[in-house]
Amino acid sequence: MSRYSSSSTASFLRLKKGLCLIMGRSPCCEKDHTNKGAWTKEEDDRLIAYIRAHGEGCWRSLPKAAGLLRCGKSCRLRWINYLRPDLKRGNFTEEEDELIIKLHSFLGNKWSLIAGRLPGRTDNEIKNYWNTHIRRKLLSRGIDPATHRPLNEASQDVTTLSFSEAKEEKEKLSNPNGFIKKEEKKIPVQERCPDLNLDLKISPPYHQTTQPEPLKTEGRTLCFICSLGVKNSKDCTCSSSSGYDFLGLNSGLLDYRSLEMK
DNA sequence: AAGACCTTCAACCGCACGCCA
DNA sequence: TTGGCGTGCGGTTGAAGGTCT
Repeated sequence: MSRYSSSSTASFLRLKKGLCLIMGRSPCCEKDHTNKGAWTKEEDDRLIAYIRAHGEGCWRSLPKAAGLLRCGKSCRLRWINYLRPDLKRGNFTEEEDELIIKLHSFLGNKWSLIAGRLPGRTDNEIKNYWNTHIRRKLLSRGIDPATHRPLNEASQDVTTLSFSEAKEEKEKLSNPNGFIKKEEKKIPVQERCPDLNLDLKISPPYHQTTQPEPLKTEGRTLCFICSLGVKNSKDCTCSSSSGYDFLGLNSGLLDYRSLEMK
């Protein structure tokens, strides 16, 4: 993980964590006495039965109460991502694909917010789907999945520094027919100058030039930006200036799950 | 047929954050 | 105001199954 902006912050957090442990903060679970890995049918059944009887919540005490040798977090994740009855199983539709792309272009990797807009889908599911399908789909369209800008445009006015991509670049450059070996096998690769990649991107904020269709709610027109809860955005195309409706809380556009779960 | 390689996705890990005493 | 606790979130891992050579 690379959330720290500096090593001093990291050491501070390590110190804080150490102090927490010294001062008696209990770990999230007793790792010695918990199962890990794939869930069995019996464990699933126990979890479902317990939640049906007692409802969600208090995940920390749930495993013991339900007779499960699992950590509370693990139970929560299993329920939310797999066992909940309102989950939509099966492939993503083309409409869902496009919605995810639009939402990601405004929200970035806020998977839970994106999931809140897709009934029956979980943040984990969307995150996985993004990494396995949509990223590739955007690349095949010549769009950078991180910035949602055309790849060639991004290479012109974005200073990109990345070690991971440098390896890919090396493969591309060593491939004489212009095709990448694995994921984008049949996708022609544009020749780019081998730059120094350090995964650090410096670029002006991107503003989508073509606005998505406005959302209509109870006689009022909400633009896509406002429906996402972005306040006073210059990209706002709402007919009313009081269109601020964070995640559709006022308009009722928000998927009920996000109210129930969060 | 078999091993290497690739893809998918469930599950884990660690940090952030809000609540409450 | 402070610190513990519970929960949520996003990044990462690894097992399993599929595909390629």
